[in-house]
Amino acid sequence: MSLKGKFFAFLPNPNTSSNKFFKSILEKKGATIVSSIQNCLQSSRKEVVILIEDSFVDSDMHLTQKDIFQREAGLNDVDEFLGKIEQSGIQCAKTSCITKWVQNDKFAFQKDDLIKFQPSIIVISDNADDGQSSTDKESEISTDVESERNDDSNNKDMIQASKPLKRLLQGDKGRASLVTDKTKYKNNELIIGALKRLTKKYEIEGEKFRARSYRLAKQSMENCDFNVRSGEEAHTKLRNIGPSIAKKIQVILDTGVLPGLNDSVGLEDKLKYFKNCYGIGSEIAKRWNLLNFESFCVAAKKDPEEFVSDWTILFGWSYYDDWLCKMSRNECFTHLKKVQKALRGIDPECQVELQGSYNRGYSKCGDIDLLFFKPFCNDTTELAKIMETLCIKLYKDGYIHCFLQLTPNLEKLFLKRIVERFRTAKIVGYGERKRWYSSEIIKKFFMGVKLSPRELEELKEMKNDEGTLLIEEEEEEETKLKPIDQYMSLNAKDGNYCRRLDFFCCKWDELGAGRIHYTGSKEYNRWIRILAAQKGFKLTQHGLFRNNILLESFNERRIFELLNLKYAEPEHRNIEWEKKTA
DNA sequence: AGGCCAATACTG
DNA sequence: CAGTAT
DNA sequence: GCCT
Repeated sequence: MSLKGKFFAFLPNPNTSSNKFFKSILEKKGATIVSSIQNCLQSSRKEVVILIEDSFVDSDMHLTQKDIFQREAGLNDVDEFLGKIEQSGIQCAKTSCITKWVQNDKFAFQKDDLIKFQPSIIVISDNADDGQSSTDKESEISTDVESERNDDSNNKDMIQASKPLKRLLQGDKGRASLVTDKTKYKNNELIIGALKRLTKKYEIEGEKFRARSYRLAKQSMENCDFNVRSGEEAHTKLRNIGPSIAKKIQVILDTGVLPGLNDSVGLEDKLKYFKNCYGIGSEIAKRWNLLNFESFCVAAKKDPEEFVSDWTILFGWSYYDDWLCKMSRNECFTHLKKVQKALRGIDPECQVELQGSYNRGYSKCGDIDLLFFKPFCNDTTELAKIMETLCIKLYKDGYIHCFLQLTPNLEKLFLKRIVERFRTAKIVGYGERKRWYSSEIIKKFFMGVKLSPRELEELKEMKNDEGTLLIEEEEEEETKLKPIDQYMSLNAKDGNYCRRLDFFCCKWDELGAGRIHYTGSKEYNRWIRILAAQKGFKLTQHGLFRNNILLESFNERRIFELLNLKYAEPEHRNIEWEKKTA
C-alpha cells in the first residue's frame, strides 16, 4: 500500500502520543501530514483526509462531545468549522481506520467509515428504541460531565471527601494553606503522627476497614484549622473521629504517648518480618506469629505444607534482603535496555515500556515494571507467547535467576532450581507435587534478575542523572534476614543484587488505561478510581466505563478529561510526595 | 447490624 | 473461596 | 473503627 500524494490531518489534537505514532505510520507509507487544519481548508484540496479521534465519533458516525472537541482543536466555533469542511467535500474518518488500512494493506473507505455531518433525525423511524437510547446515552454523558464541571467551579463537591487530595490538583493556593495550617498547631502534629502509625499498623495486620478509619481520622486532623485541645473537642467538631479515637487523642494530649501502640510495636515488627517476604501476606504472617514462629526456618520445619503449596515463598526467602533493596534509576534503565535488545530479536514490532515508580520519577526503584504492547495487536495471547519466548531466552542468557510463576515450557527449564531450593530448606514433602506450572499460557511474568558483572561495571561508570528533577523518598530502616535464616539466602554479597522484574502486557486498544494502571501509584489508583466511582464511572486497567459501556481506553489524556481532571504527569501521581512538596 | 472497600488476575 | 499479588 |  502506498499513500504517496495523499494528505492527512489529525483532529482534534494532532500531538497526542497516539497520533504521533499514527503519523509515523502514514509517513512511512509515503503520505503527507498536514499540520495546520486551516491550510488544508484554504487550499480546499480534495485529496485531504481528516482523521478524527474515535472517542469523538458516536455509533451513528456523528461527531459528539463538540465542546471538548472545540477546546482541544483550539477552534473558536466548531459548527462553523464543520460547515466549511462539509462544503469543501473533505472526507473525515475515524483515526482507527488507519488500523484497518494497515491490516488489509489497502487504503479504501467502506460504507460506514465516513463521518456524517447532517444531523440524522431520520434514525428514529428505523428502529425507534435503538436509535433513541443510544442518542440518549450520548447526551446523558455530555450533560453529566457538564454539570460536574459546574459543581466543581462552585466548590460544592470539593468539601465532601478527600479534601487534601483534591487540593493537590487545584494548584498552589490550596497547597499553601495546607502547609501553613499544618505547621501552626503543635498538638495536631503529634496526633496526626500517632494516627499515621496506627493506620500503618492495621494495614500490616490486614485490618482493612479499621485502617481506613484511622486514615480518615488522620485526614480530618490534617484539614483541621484549629488546635485540638481535647479528645472530646475532636470528636464533636471533626468528622470520622468517634469515641475510640477521641479517647486515644485524650491520652496522647495527657501523656504525650499513644496508648496501645508502644506495647504492640513488637507484634508489628514480627508480622513485618514475615510479610516482607514475597508470597507472605497478612494472613500467613498472623498465623505464623500465633504459632510463635519467629523465623522462616522454624516455619519450614513446622509448616512445610505452606512452602509446597506456594513454592514462590522459597524464593522470597532466598532473595529476602535483595528484594528489599532499591536500585538507581540508571540501573532500572539498564534493565529496560537489556530486555528491549532481546525483544528485538524475537518480535521487532513489539514494544516495551517502563512503568511504576521509575515512570513517576523516583530516584530509587524497588522493582522494574515493564509493559508490553504491539501496534494494532489486541491479542494478549500473542503477547503472552512473545513474553514467554523472551523469558526463555533471558533465562538461558543467565539474566533471569528465578521465576515466580511458570508455564510448562518454563517449568522444564526451572524445575531443577525449585528442587534445589527445597533440598536446601530441608523440606521433603515436595515430591508429591506433580506439576509446578500454573497454566499453559500466562500473561504476567514475575521474576528475579541480575545484571552480568560486565553490565554492572558499565553501570558504575555511567553519569549520575542528578540533573533531572528527581523525587526522593524517605528511607525506611530495612528489616534484615535473621542469621538463623541465612542458610537459604542467595542475597548478593558482591553488590550485584537480584532485582524484581515484572512483565505485563496490554491490548493496543487499552494502552492508555493500562499505562495509568501500571504507572500507579497504588494510592493514586485508589484515589482516582474512587473519584471516578463518585462521578458514576468505573475505571480499571481495561478502560473507563459508564454503565459498563466503554467510554475510552486508548487515550490516556481523554480518560482524565472525561473525569473532568487536568492531566496529571506521572511525576504528579505520587500522593505522599505531592503532599510533602506542597 | 451492616456497610465501608480500587479493581483485577492468578493459584491452589 | 481465601490469599497474595499487581 | 466510624457512619447510618
